[in-house]
Amino acid sequence: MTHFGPTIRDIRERLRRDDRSYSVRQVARRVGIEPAYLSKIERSEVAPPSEATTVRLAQELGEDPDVMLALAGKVSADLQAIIRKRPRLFADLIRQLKEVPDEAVLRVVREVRDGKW
Amino acid sequence: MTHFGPTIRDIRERLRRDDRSYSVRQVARRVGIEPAYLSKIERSEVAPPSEATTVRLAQELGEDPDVMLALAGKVSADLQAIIRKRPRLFADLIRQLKEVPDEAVLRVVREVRDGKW
DNA sequence: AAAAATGTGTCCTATATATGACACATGACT
DNA sequence: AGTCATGTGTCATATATAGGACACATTTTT
Repeated sequence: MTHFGPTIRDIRERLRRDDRSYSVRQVARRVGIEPAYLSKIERSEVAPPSEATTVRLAQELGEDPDVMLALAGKVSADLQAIIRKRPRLFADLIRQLKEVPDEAVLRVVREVRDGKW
Repeated sequence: MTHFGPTIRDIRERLRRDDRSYSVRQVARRVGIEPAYLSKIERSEVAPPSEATTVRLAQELGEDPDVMLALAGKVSADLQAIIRKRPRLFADLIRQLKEVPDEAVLRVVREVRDGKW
């Protein structure tokens, strides 16, 4: 969608300015994939990787996994599982919140967290 | 997951008692798939169909698409798109609501719908 | 009894997903 | 100058996804 690869490359190169170990090869090794594959991901020569790989990559780069998954065009499997347990409830809720501004949704989140139910 | 196929079969056979046109063949034709394929779906010989096919099948059988998609182990692409636009916000919200009882979530839905924000 | 409809077995295919392996040219460091 | 590390091109593969086509035996309807 919104160029997953180039974003990864930007983040990695930014980290690299302070830490030599953020080369394609070393990051790939720590994440557990082939350097050539990471290179292709960063240049969007291939589609974004699987959820598991995306999450490990996010962690390695100090980014939010849910945000990176979103960039990759995915939604975390654990969120999907929560929705699937009560599909009508969550489908309604999410569609209703589609146009609701962040602050209002945040108020809802806080209300729920503070046990107002 | 929770036997998508057999559920479809149950629903179709129930409808069939009142209406002869709910045979595998005729439903398949109306849904736009091959009868042999629907037969295999119902007996779980193959995985549940794509989102588009699942939704058409749900409509044909008068069931809620989101519920059928959930049974098929999927979450509607439009819901995923909403989540992906504000991943942190929705990820937090959904995880917070994981253990919250239906009634409490429904109250939230209503509050939002009634424009309390 | 003949015709029509039904469910399903078997075989086949096309595209997408998710990587690995290896080699090679270039650049950085010792 | 030589070693080492780097990024990437090329080729290959394994599994999953999403079905279609056709034939055949069995019911069901006329």
